[in-house]
Amino acid sequence: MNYNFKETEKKWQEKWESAGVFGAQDNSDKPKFYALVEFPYPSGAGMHVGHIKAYSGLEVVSRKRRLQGYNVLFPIGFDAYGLPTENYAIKTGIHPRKVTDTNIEKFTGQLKKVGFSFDWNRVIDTTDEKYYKWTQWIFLKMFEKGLAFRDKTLVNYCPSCKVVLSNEDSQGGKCDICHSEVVQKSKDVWYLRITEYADKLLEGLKKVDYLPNIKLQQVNWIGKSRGAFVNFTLNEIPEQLRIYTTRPDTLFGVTFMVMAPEHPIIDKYSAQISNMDEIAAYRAECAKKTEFERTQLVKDKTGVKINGITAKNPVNGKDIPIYISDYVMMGYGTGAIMAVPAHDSRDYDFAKKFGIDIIEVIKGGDISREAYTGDGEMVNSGFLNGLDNKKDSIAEMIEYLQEKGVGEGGVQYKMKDWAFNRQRYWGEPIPIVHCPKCGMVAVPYEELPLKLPEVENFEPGTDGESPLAKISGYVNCKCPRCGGEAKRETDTMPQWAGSSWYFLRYVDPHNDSEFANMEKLRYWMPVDWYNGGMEHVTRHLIYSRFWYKFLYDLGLVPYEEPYAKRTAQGLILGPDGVKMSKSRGNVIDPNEVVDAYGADVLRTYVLFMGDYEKAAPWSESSVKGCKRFIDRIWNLQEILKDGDEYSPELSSAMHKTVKKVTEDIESLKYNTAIAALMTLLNSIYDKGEINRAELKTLLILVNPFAPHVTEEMWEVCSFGKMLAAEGEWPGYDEAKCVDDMIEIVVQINGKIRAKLNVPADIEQQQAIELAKSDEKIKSELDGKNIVKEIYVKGKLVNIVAK
RNA sequence: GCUGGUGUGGCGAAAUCGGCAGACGCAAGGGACUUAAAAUCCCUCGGUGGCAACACCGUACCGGUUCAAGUCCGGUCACCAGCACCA
Repeated sequence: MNYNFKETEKKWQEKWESAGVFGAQDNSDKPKFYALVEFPYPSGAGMHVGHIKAYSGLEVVSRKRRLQGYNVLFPIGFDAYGLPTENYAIKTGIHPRKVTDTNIEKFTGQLKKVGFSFDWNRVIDTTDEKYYKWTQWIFLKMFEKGLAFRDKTLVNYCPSCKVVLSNEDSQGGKCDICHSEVVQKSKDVWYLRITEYADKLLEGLKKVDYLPNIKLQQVNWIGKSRGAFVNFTLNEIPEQLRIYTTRPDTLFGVTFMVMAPEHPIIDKYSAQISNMDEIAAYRAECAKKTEFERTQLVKDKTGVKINGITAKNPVNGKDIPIYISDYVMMGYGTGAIMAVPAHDSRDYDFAKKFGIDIIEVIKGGDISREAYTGDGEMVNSGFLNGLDNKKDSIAEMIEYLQEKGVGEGGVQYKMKDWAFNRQRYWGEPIPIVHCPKCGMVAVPYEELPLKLPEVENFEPGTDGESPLAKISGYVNCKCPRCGGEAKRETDTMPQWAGSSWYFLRYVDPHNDSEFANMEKLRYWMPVDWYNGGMEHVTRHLIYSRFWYKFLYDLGLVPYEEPYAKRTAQGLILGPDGVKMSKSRGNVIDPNEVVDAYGADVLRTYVLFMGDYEKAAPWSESSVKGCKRFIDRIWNLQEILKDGDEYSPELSSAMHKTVKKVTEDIESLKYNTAIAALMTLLNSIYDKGEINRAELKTLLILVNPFAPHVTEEMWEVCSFGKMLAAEGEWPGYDEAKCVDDMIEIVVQINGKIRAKLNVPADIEQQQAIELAKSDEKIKSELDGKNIVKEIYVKGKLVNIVAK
């Protein structure tokens, strides 16, 4: 009997949709389950098999939970603002709105073809004015609270895209989008003060269930360090040089200081410095380097000594020289450091090159060869001598600094404030008006959404200005406060904006008066399980937690953390074992797989191919193995017999499989869940028949993976009208998971010498007796002394003999 | 460089607590069915030796703990990911 997957899959996709079985209910007595997957960017290329894998995980969990009686919210949407669409529009002249609509339609069709059980009534599009109205609204709340601000700084600028990039978007000194060299440029930019939430973001991690490496990456990203601020008196000028250090214990070992080349003290006291020419030349050299180059030259340190200004070490009164060098960054700490060459490898390199003293203050290393960064006993350190550097001397030193009024304990973060604007068209307009009299004024809430104007030409201005700046009808406006002539902000928000709160909108997607109703938020939040890519566990995950925590502080969302649990799937590599890419030509189109084998096969394969969290290469022939699995399920009809209880021969296999599948689905072990189903299927075919009770259970267990074929069989075999609506996830009996007879291994000195079939409930004494009476064992033990006998219940007997 | 992770057949991989290494699938080889092919079904499938029963070896490498190690401990190497002059 041939299984016509094309017809069947289409039939059930339509039936599910018209029956509305996957819609989440806002009012329900059932327990709720909110499963979230990262919504896709609807690119012109269409869906990638990676998307299928990313969604299939929680798809299976969602379908299972529904059959277990949960009220499940499993939504999908589109993160549709962004550069690829805009660049495409520039190239083709087709409006980004149109491009986006076409792509969303394409994605929707593809997602439906795979049979995902999304709630299609809650679809979100971040470029929809009904959605971005609330993105702007939240931005204005941040502006109101001083968390959105404008500042002039050096920014990463991509000359090709003509756009300012965040550090995250320009990693490695290359533009994330076009991969050209990023240069430094001074510009007024918008920031979100995410650093204010650094501690809360760190603290919150203690309360959530994220994979350990995800937590760790967030901790590293935030980069909190504890240390001390110390003010060094400058001998020649009425100013102090403030530094930050994590190693106040080494203060006696300071032999020089280093300032970032841009440090303001240099300009303020340039008259005092005798070698300003040399310094200016060095600064010019540094300015030419991109931030990337500056952070690349690890070995060879460069710098210039400042002639005319020296510092005094507050703990021992010694005079110490000051240098400028680009290994010190203006953007971290205070832009100046105390250098302890004996115990810091960078300072060590610098001291070696410039012939500066190296004084050991912690015992344990050989400072004639390299810096010693380990711990040990303090030496050459006055009142700290003899102390353990880590245990006591840090606290001791901070206390001393505070007593003398020359410093105090403090913390620093690596995370910087979030550069929150782009000079591009296809993004949410920033709802701010610049008024010559009133300064920056928020667009009134009732005027939201501030709509993106229609334009003809999406090219950014050559000077890095937004395309919006060219539209006088948009730019020129009245100040909302004084009514005078004013100009609109023309930058738009970065792509990260819309995705920072979308999970809240799913809860109440059609609300026109608030971003989401509190009652509904109370019911649905937090997200019970969020799955997505490893590449988003720092930026997106931190940004969205920040927005959520901000809303929490305003009393607009109910709980402290948005995501109770977060997991990440591994990449699908090309058949050649490397990352799929268009240029490599190793991209697998999910559509083609669905057309050739069916959606059930695709879904099963992406979960069966290996450990869900690890990368694995695509294998066409393994896909065929999954096709066989689906066909073998379908063909069970041919050996179907009556029976409303599990048959004795299959009973324990049934119970075992239910247990295994039930547990594995909850712990990302989809591959072993499917393997268990295959094993059961093999047992059934070995027996040569299956009864109705067994088939019913099997169909429900397979349904989350392969919903179409199981629905069709449910109907054909007259179990009912629709499995998704009527099926009840089977239970299992722990006691029935064991067989009556089991095989145990008999070892002598740890080597297997025999296998025995014994009753499952055999006791230790009996098992050992039985083992010793085995012919083979008897002869092996002949002439030896038994030293020890070990019995592991249900597993083995080990006899130690000499 | 730092941090984290991973190393198991020809391939993707399994293996709660230390307790039969290689489940499940793919590929390969042999056979059945067929005019033939596809599909399907049956058998073999880590290595070495042996006609065989069987024996020995085997989870990156070296060493240790243990009756027993893929699993625990110490060291080495390789690969992957993230961070990267963060003071």
